[in-house]
Amino acid sequence: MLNDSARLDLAFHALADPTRRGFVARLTRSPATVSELARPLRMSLPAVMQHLRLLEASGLIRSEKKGRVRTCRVEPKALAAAELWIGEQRALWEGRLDRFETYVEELKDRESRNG
Amino acid sequence: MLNDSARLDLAFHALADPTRRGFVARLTRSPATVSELARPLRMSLPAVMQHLRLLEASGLIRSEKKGRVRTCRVEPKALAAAELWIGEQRALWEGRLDRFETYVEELKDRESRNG
DNA sequence: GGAATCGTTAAGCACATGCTTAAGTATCGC
DNA sequence: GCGATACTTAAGCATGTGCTTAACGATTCC
Repeated sequence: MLNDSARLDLAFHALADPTRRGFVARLTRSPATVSELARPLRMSLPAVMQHLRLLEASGLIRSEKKGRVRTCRVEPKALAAAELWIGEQRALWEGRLDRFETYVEELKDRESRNG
Repeated sequence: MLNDSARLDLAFHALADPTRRGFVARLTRSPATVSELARPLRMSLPAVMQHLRLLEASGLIRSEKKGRVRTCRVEPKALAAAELWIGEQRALWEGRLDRFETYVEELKDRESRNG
């Protein structure tokens, strides 16, 4: 089992590449197939596959295959975890723990409405 | 000159390592010297230096040398940029651009008070 | 059934990462 | 000045990343 730190490693690493951030950005708008994601890029399909595998391993996206088509969609929880870590640092930097707590509640609230 | 995407690459990559996140977390509390950062770790000083160099290149921290001591501190702007990107994705996922705009204003506001 | 479509696996290659040890340099305290 | 302190540089090494091409597998369409 993966601990929180290892999950953050994977999430941040996944986000550290413009192609992968592009996929996440594309998938936030709506789900898409592997070919749809690959089409605008000048990159071989296997390369796209590797990025998607990494994104899926990080928990940022999930995918499902029906027939010969694989459809991908975002999984907002991993994104929220990364945002939460950064938010925590800023809260501490700002020296306002109270504000951090309301921030966490806000995030949880959004998640429960959308996740 | 570095564009936004390249900056995000550097910032997320810097955050994708637990040692470096540890440094950022430590430095959010207060500035620290290289040795202070290295002390709790079982890692050679050159290894620590490399992490710090990367953190500084990413803009997440800055450092200054006085005499033989180098003191490091966080630079919250790069952190805010990373958080902003994630926040944007969530806003789009939630389908509420209006909410995103208030979120941006909120971030800018915090920055101007703290940066 | 055979061709086109969509995805997947495997192999390989150039380069980056994350450490190490060994050997510097620059300051500080006496 | 001289030893201790606080980095810093350089070299090297195992492993990981991000691509490629070539070949394979599984559906779908006619």
